[in-house]
Amino acid sequence: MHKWYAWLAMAVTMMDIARDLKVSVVTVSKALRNQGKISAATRQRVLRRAKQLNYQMNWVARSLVTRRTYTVGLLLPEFTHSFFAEVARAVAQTMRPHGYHVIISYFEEDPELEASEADSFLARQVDGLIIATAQPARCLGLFQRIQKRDVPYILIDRPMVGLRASFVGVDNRAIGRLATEHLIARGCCRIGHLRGPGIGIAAERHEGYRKALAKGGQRMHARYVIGGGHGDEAGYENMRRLLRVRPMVDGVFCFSDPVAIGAMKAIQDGGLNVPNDISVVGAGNIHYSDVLAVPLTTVDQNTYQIGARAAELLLERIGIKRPVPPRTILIPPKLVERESTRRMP
Amino acid sequence: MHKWYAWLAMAVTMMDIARDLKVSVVTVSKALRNQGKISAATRQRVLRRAKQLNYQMNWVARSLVTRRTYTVGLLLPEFTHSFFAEVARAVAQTMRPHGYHVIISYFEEDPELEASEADSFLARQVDGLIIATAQPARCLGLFQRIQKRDVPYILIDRPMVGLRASFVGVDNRAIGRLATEHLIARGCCRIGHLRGPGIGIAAERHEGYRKALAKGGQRMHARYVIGGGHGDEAGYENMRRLLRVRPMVDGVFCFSDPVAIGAMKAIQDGGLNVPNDISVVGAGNIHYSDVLAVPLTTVDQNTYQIGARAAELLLERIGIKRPVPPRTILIPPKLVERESTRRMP
DNA sequence: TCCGTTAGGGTAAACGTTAATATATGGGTA
DNA sequence: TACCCATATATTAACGTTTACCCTAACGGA
Repeated sequence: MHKWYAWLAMAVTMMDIARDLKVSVVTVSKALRNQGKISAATRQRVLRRAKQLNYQMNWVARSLVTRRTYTVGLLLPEFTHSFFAEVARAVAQTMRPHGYHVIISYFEEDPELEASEADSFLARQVDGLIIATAQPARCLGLFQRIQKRDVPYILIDRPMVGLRASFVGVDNRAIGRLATEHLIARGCCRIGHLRGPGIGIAAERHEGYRKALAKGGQRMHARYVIGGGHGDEAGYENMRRLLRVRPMVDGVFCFSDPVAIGAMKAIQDGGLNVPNDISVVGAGNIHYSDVLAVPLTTVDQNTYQIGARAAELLLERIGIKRPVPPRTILIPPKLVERESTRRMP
Repeated sequence: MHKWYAWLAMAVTMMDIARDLKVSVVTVSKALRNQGKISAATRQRVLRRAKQLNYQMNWVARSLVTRRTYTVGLLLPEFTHSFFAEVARAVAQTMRPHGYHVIISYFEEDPELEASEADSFLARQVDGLIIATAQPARCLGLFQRIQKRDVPYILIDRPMVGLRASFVGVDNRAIGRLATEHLIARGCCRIGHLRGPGIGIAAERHEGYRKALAKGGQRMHARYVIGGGHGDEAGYENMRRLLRVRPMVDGVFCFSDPVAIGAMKAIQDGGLNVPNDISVVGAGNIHYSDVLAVPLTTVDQNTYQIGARAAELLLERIGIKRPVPPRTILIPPKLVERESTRRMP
C-alpha cells in the first residue's frame, strides 16, 4: 500500500518492482544481483522493469545487512598541499574500478581532530582506512581502537614507530642520499641542508644527507644544517641565516620544494646566482617546479605510486578476513635534474 | 545471545548496553540522543556504560531509518588542480561543524563518468550534492534524475544554461574586466588574450575583456585572441603564436595562472622581458604565483568563498523540505598586483 | 474516591536489503 | 502411485537503529 505521502519524491525500492511484477522482493534482489536460482525469463522481466522505473539500489540498506559499505576513509593532514591531493587522486583512481568510494577528511595537522574524524569514519562503517597521521610519537590509542574494530588500515607518508601496521611511503633516506650525491657529483664541497620541521621524515632525509656526505668523503658541519618550518617563507628565512655562515655553502639540499623555492628567492635577493654560486636541490617535484625562474632540480617522490600502492594493499586486506602480518612498502624516489644545480665544473 | 563468532571483532551495539543494564534498546537510544522521556539517573548509567564499552553509533543503521546520512557528495572534474582542492577544503570545512562528511569524486572531465558517479552518490543516499559539472550544453538528463529523487544540489564554477538550479561561482566577466582594465591603466595599448578552452567560463572572461577594451576606447583585434587548452604547455604554445602577430602585443590577459606561467616562459624564451616588453595578467591566484621568476599579477577568484558559500547554500536546502527557488551567487574577484605588469609609464 | 496528568519506562513496527530456509511444481523412476 | 530430485519462487528472520504508541505507578486536585 502506498503511503499518503507517496506523491513526495520517494525513491523506488525493490518492493515496488516486486509488487508490480507480482513476485517477491527476494526474487527481485536475486535478479538484480544475478545470483541464486532464478529463471532467465524472470530475471529479464525484473531487469527491464527496474530500468523503466529508474530503480537505484539503496546502499545504506544493503550495507546494513552485508556489513560492507564499499567506502574507505582517507585521512589527510591537509588538502591543498599538492602532495596529498595527488595521493588522494591515486587512491580514488585505484579504488574506483573495485566499486569503492573514498571519503576524504583532513585534520589540519591537529591530532585531536584526526582522532575524532577517524572515529567518525568507524561509525560510518568504512571498510578500510588510509591515514597520513599526525599523532605524536607513542600515542597509539587511536590505532588500537581501529584494530579493536578489526577495520583494516594503512599508514602512508608518516610511519608510526611501535605500531604493527602496514605502511607505504617514500624512502626518505634515499631522497637525502640522491640529492646529496647529486650535489657532490656536480662538484659542490660545502653542502648545506635546510632540514624542515622536526618530524620523522625530516630526520630520515637528514640521515640520507649525512650518509651521502660521509660516503663522499666530506665532513658534515652542524652549522650548515638549519631547521624549522616547511613553507616557502620558512625556506626564505632559513636560507638567509645559512647565507651568513662562513665559509659560504656552494650547495643546499632542501627538505621540500616549497622550502627550496623560498631558498632560491633568498639567494637571489642576496645578489647571488643559482646555480653558479649556490646549487639548490628540492624534494617533492611539485607542479611548477619546472616553470620557476630557475627550474628546480628536485627529487621526485613518486607520489602517485604511494597512493596507488596503499590502495592496492588496502584492497588486499579488505579481501582477507584473517589478520595478516603488516607490510612496509618504500617507494624509491627519483632525481629530476633541472637547472638549479650547476653543470659539471 | 552472543553468536559463536562473538570473539571476532564485533562492534558493540545498543543491544549490548541494554542487556548489560537490563533496560530496553529504546531507552539506550533515547539516552544517547538525549531526547524523549528518560530520567537523569538512567541517562547517566547508559552514558557511562557506553563510554566504558567504547560504543560507537552505527550510522548505517541510523541512516536507514532517519533517511539522513549526513553525507554530501562533491563531484569535481579533477583533484590536482589547486582550485578544486581549495574548493574541496572549503566545502569540508564548512560542512564539518554541522556533522556532515564529504565524499569527493572526480571524473577527469568525462561526462559519462560524472553521471555514473553522481548516480552512485544517489545510491549511497547522500543528503546533497555539489557539482562542478562537465556535462555538455543542453544535456540535463543527469540533473533531472537528481531532481526526481529530490536530492538538493548546487552547481559550482560552471553554470548550466536552461537548468533551474542554484549556482555559485566567480563573476567571470568581472575577472576579464578587472584584468583588462588593469592592463589599460598600466598603459598597455595592444592587449592580447589567451582565452583557454572552449567552455562557458572562458567565453565570459573573454566577454569581460572585450567590454573593458571597448570601455577603454581600444579596438579588439581578433588576431590578438588565441584559444585552446588550459595547462602551462598550452599557454606556452599559444603565446609563441601570439608573439608572431604584428604589431606585437604589449600586454596579455591569460585565461588562467597556468596559462600565464606558460606564456611568461614563452616570452622570456623569445628574448623579451616581462613586464617591460609585455605585461602579463593571469587568473586564479594559485599558490606559487608569488614565487615565480616574475611574480604574477593575477585576479584572485576567492576560491575558498566559492566552496564555503556553496556549502552554506546546500545546508540551507537540506534543512528545507519544500522546494525553494534556485539562487545564483556570484563571488566578486579581486585583482592581486605583483610584478608581471609594468609600472605606470 | 475518582479522575486526569505526568514521568519513566516498555513493545512493536518500520527502514530496504540479504541470507537461510521452506514451499510448490514438474519430471523421471521404481 | 509413491518417491526422489531439481528448479524456481516464497517466507521468515536478520542487520541496528528510530518512531509511534502503549503501559504503569505516582501524584494532585476536586
